[in-house]
Amino acid sequence: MATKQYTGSPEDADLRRADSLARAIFSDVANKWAFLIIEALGERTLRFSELRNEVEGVSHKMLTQNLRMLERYGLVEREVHPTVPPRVEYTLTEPGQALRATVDGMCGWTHQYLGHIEAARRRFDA
Amino acid sequence: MATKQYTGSPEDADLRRADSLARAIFSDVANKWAFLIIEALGERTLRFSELRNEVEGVSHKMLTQNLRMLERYGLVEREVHPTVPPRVEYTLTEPGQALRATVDGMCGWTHQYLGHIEAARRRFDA
DNA sequence: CTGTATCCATATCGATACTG
DNA sequence: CAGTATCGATATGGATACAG
Repeated sequence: MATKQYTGSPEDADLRRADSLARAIFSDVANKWAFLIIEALGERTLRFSELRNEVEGVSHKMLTQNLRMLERYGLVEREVHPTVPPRVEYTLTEPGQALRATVDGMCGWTHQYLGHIEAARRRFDA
Repeated sequence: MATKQYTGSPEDADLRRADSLARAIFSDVANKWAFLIIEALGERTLRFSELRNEVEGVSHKMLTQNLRMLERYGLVEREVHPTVPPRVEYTLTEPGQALRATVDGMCGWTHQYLGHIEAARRRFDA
């Protein structure tokens, strides 16, 4: 994410574009709902309603909003079964699976350092 | 982050507490500013003003807010040099460094899949 | 069931002013 | 220089209603 000084040179234009896109992706994807959705989809394909149950506390709106965003970036694939009632399934794509690996890392980190963190928090709050 | 059904049994109380703390940490830390700050501090210790320059686009307020949060969880250490003008340095702790590894992973992921993502986004927007 | 749109309360954020 | 406090503008998110 090194986003520092550019010269005015024309060949920097591409770098600047790539950087700004990278930053946009980073800003959109680095939020808790997206992460929790990716984590849930890591196990298996899920329907909309299943996701609502799996991702504890997510609202209808946040779920659709984040699913659209993830779909837009090609991180999840949306498959509509034209039945009635409709059935829509969400699956992680390969880039999505790759991202999931890093989210998994963060989940592991959270549990590994839970003790440290809880202690630090108590110390700080005192 | 598996946060599913609990029985009413008393021994589940600890699990529930741990889970809710883990979720709180996750919710607080999984935001772009925290990530970008951690990323910047990964290289070396930085002062407040240096961080403002390194973390492009962060406001005074967001920077202090996130630094406090990271300090509270024991992810960064704040060292005040009682000089005048004051000099405050921020350093990643060991848990912070560990988290940085996963954030690095996400940065790497972003750049690796930039092409895929940009293509997907264009397809979606059309 | 899935998805969009709307309303409305609250949270977020940037700008600014001010203190040690 | 570092940090807090305040104030508006804006975004976020939940609840609800409705459509395919």
